[in-house]
Amino acid sequence: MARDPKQNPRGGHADLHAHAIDADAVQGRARAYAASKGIPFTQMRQRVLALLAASGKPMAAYEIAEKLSDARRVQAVQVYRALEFLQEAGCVHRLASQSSYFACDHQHGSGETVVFMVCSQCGAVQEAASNLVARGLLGVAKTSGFKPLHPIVELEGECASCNSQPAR
Amino acid sequence: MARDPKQNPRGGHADLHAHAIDADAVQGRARAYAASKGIPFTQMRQRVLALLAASGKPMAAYEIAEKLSDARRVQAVQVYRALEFLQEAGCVHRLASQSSYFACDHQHGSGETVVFMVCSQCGAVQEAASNLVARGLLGVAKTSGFKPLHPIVELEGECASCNSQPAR
DNA sequence: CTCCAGGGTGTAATATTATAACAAACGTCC
DNA sequence: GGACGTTTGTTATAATATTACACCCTGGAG
Repeated sequence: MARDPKQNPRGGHADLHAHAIDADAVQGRARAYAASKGIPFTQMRQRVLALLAASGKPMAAYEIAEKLSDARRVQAVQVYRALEFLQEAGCVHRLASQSSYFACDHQHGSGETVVFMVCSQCGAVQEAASNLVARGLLGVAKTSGFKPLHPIVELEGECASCNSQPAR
Repeated sequence: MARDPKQNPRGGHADLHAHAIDADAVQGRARAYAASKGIPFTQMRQRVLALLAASGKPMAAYEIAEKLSDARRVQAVQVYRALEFLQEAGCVHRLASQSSYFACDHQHGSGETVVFMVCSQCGAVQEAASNLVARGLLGVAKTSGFKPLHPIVELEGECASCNSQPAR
């Protein structure tokens, strides 16, 4: 498990705890989605997904564009286009609290609500599905006569690793 | 209950269902917060809060700046400063999913999590506190060894009014 | 095979959201 | 009144996101 000391652009300390996603699995899901829609899983889409999966942390769109730039400069708009596809495919989510994007481990079921736990120290994101949260949301919606479509549940806080080895 | 046909800038249809907030109550809370901190509840802060309370809907910062501009142009940065104060005071919240701001009805307790229900048709926001959601969040956090600090729970969907009189 | 239609790509421009920096005005405590 | 801390007004700039358009593939119809 490589410990890479590069700086975290979002203000936390370092790139500790970043756990890379299973790139093959997530790419497989993207490919399956593309096939099911009859649209191509193009190189740009692959590159963005691969980068996010390898990073294991949320990245800003412009940051992705920069990392993907080599001889040819990748423009942000190209990244946004790829992200749009990847979000539809369910392989990438947008963190509303930070306007950043990250690759997602698992298929989400429909009876549960996914909670994104964002560590304000190291920037890592963990996902967890909660039945209780889902029921709570349905409850308040029902009470208000509100028809729920898309929940956004993000929890800012401190992850286990940062909590146990504080201040570094 | 006035039905004002002006256009909703966020893509929904019209300004139906907007329920203005009790401006006096919320202003009282802001004033109390200011007093408790020994800082002034200045005119700019009042104006931003009054506008948001009257609107009863989320507004973008630049939209606020525009509405408050008369002879003198109000710059966005001034609005952001006021919003910062108002958020600290708990009178205004930021909708992460839309990067917009709205005045909030009630004091929030600490054992509950507040859910913002955002209607994708008319743009109105309702708040509701949920004990179940709070417990669900604590649950997933505990399981992951995550120390929760600040939850963001937004539910996009269709409000009761839009649901009952669809398509207009 | 050729042509056409639908997407995807590359590029430039622009819109939208948010913050930084700084001098001048204000208020309050002494 | 003077000193300090905050707020204000203003300009500039950073960061995030979308629009527009010409070009290029690729795959199917004819």
